[in-house]
Amino acid sequence: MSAARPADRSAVDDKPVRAARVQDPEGVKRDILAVARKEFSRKGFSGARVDQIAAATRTSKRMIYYYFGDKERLYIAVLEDVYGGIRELEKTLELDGLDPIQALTTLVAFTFDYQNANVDFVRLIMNENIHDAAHLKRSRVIQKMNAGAIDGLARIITRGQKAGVFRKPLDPIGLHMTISALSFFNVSNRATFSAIFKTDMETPAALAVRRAQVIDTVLRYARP
Amino acid sequence: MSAARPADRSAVDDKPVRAARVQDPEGVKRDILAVARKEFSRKGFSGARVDQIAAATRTSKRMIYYYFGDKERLYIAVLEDVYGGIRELEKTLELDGLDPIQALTTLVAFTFDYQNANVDFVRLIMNENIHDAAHLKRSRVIQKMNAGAIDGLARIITRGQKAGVFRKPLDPIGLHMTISALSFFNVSNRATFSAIFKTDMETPAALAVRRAQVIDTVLRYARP
DNA sequence: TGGTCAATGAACTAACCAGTACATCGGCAC
DNA sequence: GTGCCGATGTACTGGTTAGTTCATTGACCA
Repeated sequence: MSAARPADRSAVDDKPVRAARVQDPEGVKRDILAVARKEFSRKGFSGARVDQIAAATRTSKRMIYYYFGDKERLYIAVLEDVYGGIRELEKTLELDGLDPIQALTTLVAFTFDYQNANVDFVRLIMNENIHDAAHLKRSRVIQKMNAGAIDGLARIITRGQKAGVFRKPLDPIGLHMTISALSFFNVSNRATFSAIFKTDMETPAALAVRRAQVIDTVLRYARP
Repeated sequence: MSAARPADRSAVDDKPVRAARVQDPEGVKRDILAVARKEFSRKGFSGARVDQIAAATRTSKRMIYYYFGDKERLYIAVLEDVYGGIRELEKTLELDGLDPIQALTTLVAFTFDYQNANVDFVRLIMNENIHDAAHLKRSRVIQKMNAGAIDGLARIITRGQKAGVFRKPLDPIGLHMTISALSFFNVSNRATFSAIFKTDMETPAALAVRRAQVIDTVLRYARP
């Protein structure tokens, strides 16, 4: 164990090998962020324990404070990281190339699937809402990312109205809210809902059914 | 100040005056419950502080432990108290007397209004979901109350289908989920949503618009 | 080859917070 | 009026937890 010397990397090739991560600050940060995301999304801000995050990391508590300052700033970093994910993906959908009905269907399906596949994301937002979005309000980054989502939807609506397949007054924000609500709730309230109604909402079958219902609901609302 | 003696109540009428609350255990319990509800719904289970609840009470921390045992049992008591409210009210709607469309409209409107008027209720459920419904699962009371809600909706659906105003396969649980999701989200995600989209979702005008949208969404989904 | 600085480890601390010990008070039954 | 018991106040404690102190390591550059 004690034989492996760290600095033997640039013995032969001393150019692009790029520090063979004997030390790897970026990696450490990403590691902390990933672990913190889990802990915060499972327990909420107050419920999460810095010591537990540290323990699940390949580094130490000392490093968390070194890179992120304090618990709250770590939490905000997690939040920004997570919000970045969905909007980034959303851009790859190329909705402007599809006909309006197809575009809307794709967007709803994507939102539903994404939220479902990213429970952490959903839970962090729930937690944020319990704290009146106190942290999110402070992050310009996040607000910018999300506001863009409305523009895409608005373009779909306009095209659909011109083609006569969508009703005439159709508020993009309202529609976005409906799409979000139906996708979000399916994940956010899964625990209480299935505890009460004894239905397993996580099986592929149940998800497929619900997904179809959600798409149908949105399309019926958008049509003339 | 020190002149007011407590026991001067039954001087004249010693029958039904009902202990002039020199000591009032039930009142104290209700007081604690009300304060705890606020604290838990604002901060979540872990974020809430027993000391703060005690301070906002007209009694002391000692009494909280005397009546409720510990923080968790106090939390469960709050949860049961709050869940009781909505189902109790729902019963007063007399939906079976209305024609199916009217009945469904009324139910959706009621749900939307109730959730909107009871932010505490919504937040407690969010918190419960963050903890995987750990507490709710333990409460038979709550599960019973809610399961009943589906029956009412199922009756409306059946009547509507017979009258030909609702589509033929129409899953009550799915429809209930849609109604809940749209009503719930409007309150639960208000903070993050309005932070991002800069819309105030709490003005009477905004609420009225959204309320109409939600009713419309549900009805369009239910119709053939 | 020694100086410098980012990166890191281990142990510590001060505050906080759920829960308790102990003593007391006051209404009610007899 | 005395004894009992539910109800209550005050002050404390033991464990937990965010954040810190101090010392060290190793890479890189001059």
